[in-house]
Amino acid sequence: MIIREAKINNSIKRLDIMQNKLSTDINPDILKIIQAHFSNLEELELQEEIAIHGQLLQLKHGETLMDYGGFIKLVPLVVKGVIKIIREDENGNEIFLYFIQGGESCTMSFSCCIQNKRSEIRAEVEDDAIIIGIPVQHVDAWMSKYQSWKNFIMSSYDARINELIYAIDSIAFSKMDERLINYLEDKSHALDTKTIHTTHQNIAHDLNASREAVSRLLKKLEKEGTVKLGRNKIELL
DNA sequence: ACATTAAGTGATT
DNA sequence: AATCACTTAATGT
Repeated sequence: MIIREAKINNSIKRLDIMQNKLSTDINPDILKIIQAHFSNLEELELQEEIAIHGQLLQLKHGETLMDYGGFIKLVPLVVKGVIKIIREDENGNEIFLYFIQGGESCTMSFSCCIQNKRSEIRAEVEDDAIIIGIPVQHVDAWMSKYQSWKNFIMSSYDARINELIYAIDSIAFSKMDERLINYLEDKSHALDTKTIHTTHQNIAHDLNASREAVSRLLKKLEKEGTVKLGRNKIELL
């Protein structure tokens, strides 16, 4: 598989500054990927359009895909890997919102690009990822042209809104324990492993909580037998 | 062996 | 649940 490497400035790749590809050829790699990972996108014509206009991008852990205030020129379809979506306040307090993984797309980017608004969130690569970037003008145009594209976007909204509602009430009712469990399960599922390699400090940062609180809750979970703890390591049982 | 970083604990607010 | 102060444990040099 041929993967086009985009230029990297200080290891940051931003969708709002990437250039569109000037080509009318169908990229056979993209076509295969779409058929294998995005089977919901049924119309062959749509698949071919994605293969013509999409750009295959490889992203490494820690890169920033999208940042606050940025305009978006490409909407990412995540083929492989995991993208972490984060919200941040004026003081730099970050709060983890959700992960995007293979077969999914970034819902926030739809609303941003369709209404040409600036990003309200930050997207970071959590696990090395491969994405197909769709230039925004097509995202909009395909909505009325292809039923399955519209459905894809709508169900993406639906899934995300449900997640956000859950996130809101666990934050509003300060259910730290639930948030932690949810975070661990989410991460385990996204990275497809039972063993999570991270520190209590990092988790605390994502959940906007104190390290001690996370440590204590994890300790409690260990006593209950739901996890096994190690240095830089949490095993889900 | 020593320094650094991660994690555990109790007390206080 | 946050913060502080401190201890203990693991890991790197």
